[in-house]
Amino acid sequence: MSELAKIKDNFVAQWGALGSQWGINRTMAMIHALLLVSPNPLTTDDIMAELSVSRGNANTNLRDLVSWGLIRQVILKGERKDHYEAEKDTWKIFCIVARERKRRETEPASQVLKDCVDRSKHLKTAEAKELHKQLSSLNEFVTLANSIMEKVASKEKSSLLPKILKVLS
Amino acid sequence: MSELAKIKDNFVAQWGALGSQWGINRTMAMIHALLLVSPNPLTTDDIMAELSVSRGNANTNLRDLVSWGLIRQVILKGERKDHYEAEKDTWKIFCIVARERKRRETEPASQVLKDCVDRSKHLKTAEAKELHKQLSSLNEFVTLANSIMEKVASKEKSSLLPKILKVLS
DNA sequence: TTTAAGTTTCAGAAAATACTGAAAATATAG
DNA sequence: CTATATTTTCAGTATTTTCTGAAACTTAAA
Repeated sequence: MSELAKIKDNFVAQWGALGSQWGINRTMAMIHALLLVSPNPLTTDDIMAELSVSRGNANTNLRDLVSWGLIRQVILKGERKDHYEAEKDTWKIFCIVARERKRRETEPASQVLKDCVDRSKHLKTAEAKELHKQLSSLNEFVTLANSIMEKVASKEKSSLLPKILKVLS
Repeated sequence: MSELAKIKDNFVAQWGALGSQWGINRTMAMIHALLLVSPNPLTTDDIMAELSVSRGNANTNLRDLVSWGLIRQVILKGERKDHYEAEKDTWKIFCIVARERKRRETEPASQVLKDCVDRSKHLKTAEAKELHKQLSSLNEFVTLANSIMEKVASKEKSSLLPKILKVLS
């Protein structure tokens, strides 16, 4: 096995392990890594062979990755099988992940907080007011963070991060 | 059960469910939520009773929350049992979570990328150069994002977010 | 059509993760 | 020191998540 192939394999394996920490499953992370470092689009069978996973597993995770927007199907002329390639633009990858996290993590959290804030709004006891204040503060923050992420992730390109770094100094 | 108690219970249950999405376990999320809305510190037994979980489970998750810095032990005079209270300052909570995520998610990712970048540095083939470029770009981005988070989370208070929002508009 | 290639689904198996309960360890009071 | 209260640990169990493999389904060539 060439040095290059070794490095790729290592990357794919390690990225898969990281996926777990992140809360996305190992296979999905590995497929994403594999396509990220593949110079050409791969078929389901390529992926099954490369990662030693079943067809069902490969298929499910490919569809999930497509639905995230992290990879896309490509049609190669004269080929029956579907091929897949990864989005390779770092900034776009970031935007996709940021949006997905917002959708799956912070928006539901904000919704829960908002519900509780509304339900405690009319209560008069000191303890209830305390609760209301606490949850309002959390929600206000989450909402603000959400809107920042949304704006950041809607930019076409990140000329932005260096500017933010400047505001911070 | 009072309306207030219902709201709290609902918050605790929903926050626990959200925890799963987030990759932190249900019990840990529920204990954190419970302490966040509790006006006074609680003992392990209080928590076991309130959430119907075992002593082992409560103990383990309390220790984890303490190690994150999201809750702390407090000593009440004349009491033998340990009591726990949550950090209630929203900005501090955010800083803790941001640091922990950086430590557990982005730093390991950056390390993996850096390794692969280094190992592919000396290779000469076109494909190897492509790999090197791709992974370098990812790592550069992750590193920048990391340093932004570090700076944001090291501020004493968030007078910051509104400023960032301004840069974005 | 019919036939074969390719894709999707899903029930059951395997693996990973979280939880319980009780024993061991530690701390405090008397 | 002894007795008792409290905390911690951990082996075994339960639950959740992920994966496999084969059958059902879809598509397109012949």
